[in-house]
Amino acid sequence: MTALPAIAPEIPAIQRLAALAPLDEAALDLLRTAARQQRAVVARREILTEGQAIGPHLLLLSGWAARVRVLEDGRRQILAFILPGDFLTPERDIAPATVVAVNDLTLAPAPDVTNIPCLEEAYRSARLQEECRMLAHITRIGQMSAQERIVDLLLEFHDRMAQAGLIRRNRFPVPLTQDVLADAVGLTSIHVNRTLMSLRRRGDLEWRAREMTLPNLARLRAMVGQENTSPP
Amino acid sequence: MTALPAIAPEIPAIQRLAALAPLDEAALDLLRTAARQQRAVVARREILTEGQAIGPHLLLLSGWAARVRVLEDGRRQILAFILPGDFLTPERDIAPATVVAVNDLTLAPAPDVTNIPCLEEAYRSARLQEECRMLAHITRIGQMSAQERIVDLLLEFHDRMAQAGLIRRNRFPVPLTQDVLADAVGLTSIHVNRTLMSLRRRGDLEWRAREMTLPNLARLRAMVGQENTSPP
DNA sequence: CGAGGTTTTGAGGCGCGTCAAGGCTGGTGG
DNA sequence: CCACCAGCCTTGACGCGCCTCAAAACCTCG
Repeated sequence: MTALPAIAPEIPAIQRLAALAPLDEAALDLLRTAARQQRAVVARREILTEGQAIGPHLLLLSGWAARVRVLEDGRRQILAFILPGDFLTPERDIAPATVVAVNDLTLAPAPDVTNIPCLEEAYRSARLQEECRMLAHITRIGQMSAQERIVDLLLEFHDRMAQAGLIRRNRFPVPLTQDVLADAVGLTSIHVNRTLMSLRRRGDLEWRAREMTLPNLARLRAMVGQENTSPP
Repeated sequence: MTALPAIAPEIPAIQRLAALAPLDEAALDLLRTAARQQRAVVARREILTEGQAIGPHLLLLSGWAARVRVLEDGRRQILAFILPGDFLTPERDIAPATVVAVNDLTLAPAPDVTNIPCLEEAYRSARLQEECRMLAHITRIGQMSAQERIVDLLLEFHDRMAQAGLIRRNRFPVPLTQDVLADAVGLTSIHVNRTLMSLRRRGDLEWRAREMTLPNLARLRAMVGQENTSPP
């Protein structure tokens, strides 16, 4: 539990970056200024296209996006979810995957880090976390059962939303359809639905109107081998 | 087809890096000097351990290694294979996954890139390729059937070995057991075996004594939607 | 209040996992 | 040089988890 600033509650994306590295006022000002230049994108809009050149770096302020690859026959794999405080753009010239808006979202230009060491550290830390999540995702899809995959991913959502300060009275936004969730964990949406219903019936999950509650975090963590893990 | 140097055939790891960015003599000399300081590691030895600090950066000269995560109950996921010319160590302080030697291998210290732009470019390119392969791996495990997963991964091996100049008369080393292959693609070794036997019986695969031949590359590529793709 | 997308549920089938048992191969020691 | 052994490969029988197809109920927003 970190105390929130008393007067101006921080923008979630900024709060998340501040959780990665202590940010001084100069860095915070840069971020707040960038946030004022925000741009809106509607749900399902393609933001980056695989194989195309990447422009200036973008930071996700609100809403969710997803990194996606689509096979020729229409099968679709979601490689990663992008949440507030994450970068939309990878560190390269050509996009290795498409990025689409999951719901309506807002973007800001990522402030340049030159001469702002603490901001550079936050960026670096964000990139490292992202890579770590990809490893977790491979393990999830490769080794876990349907129920484990889903619980493990929902726990990741919970911990990431906590980092951005987006959990209120144990509830947090999860603006996904079951279809999208299915393409992330490599299952059909039908089987995802059955698994979710089973979790609901045993009281481990509430999820309505794009808001989620996990009433028994400890039990869910135990189900996926995160015995006494607290959010990193 | 690039012509090989007439006199001194290049070390595979160096040839692979040279394929990523044109290397000048200074860079090649640094690499050859590093290669002379090589260190041997026996099969199955753990080279890096998840959660532990990382020392100087290491380059794989010969043999194969694997990035691995192990769950509490013993399930094991291979996150990536490391082949000659790849880095063993990620760009971070703490190892996000364990690295083990798949077979006997040799390592060299990775030369420092400061003031060697072409070497820096090769390193950067290697890192980007590695990330791209992780995305491919997620898609493979998440969306493909057993046969597609295996064929897709074998094609990756083929193309990577080609880059290092390690294909002789259509044969190249694949020093894996079916067990290891199974943990990479998220199947049981029994089902991997059945799938391999089926590929063999229809003449699409030869694999004996840790050496592999793919007699009909075009057909295999078509099976996984790489219609007219040549190795990048 | 209608329409399209999403969720939910059922019935049936298949792909891959599990359990079990031999066969093969390469390395080791006598 | 051969016998042995451990690890690896191969195959069969059977079961389960997840997929497919189908249809109805439920939202949500125009």
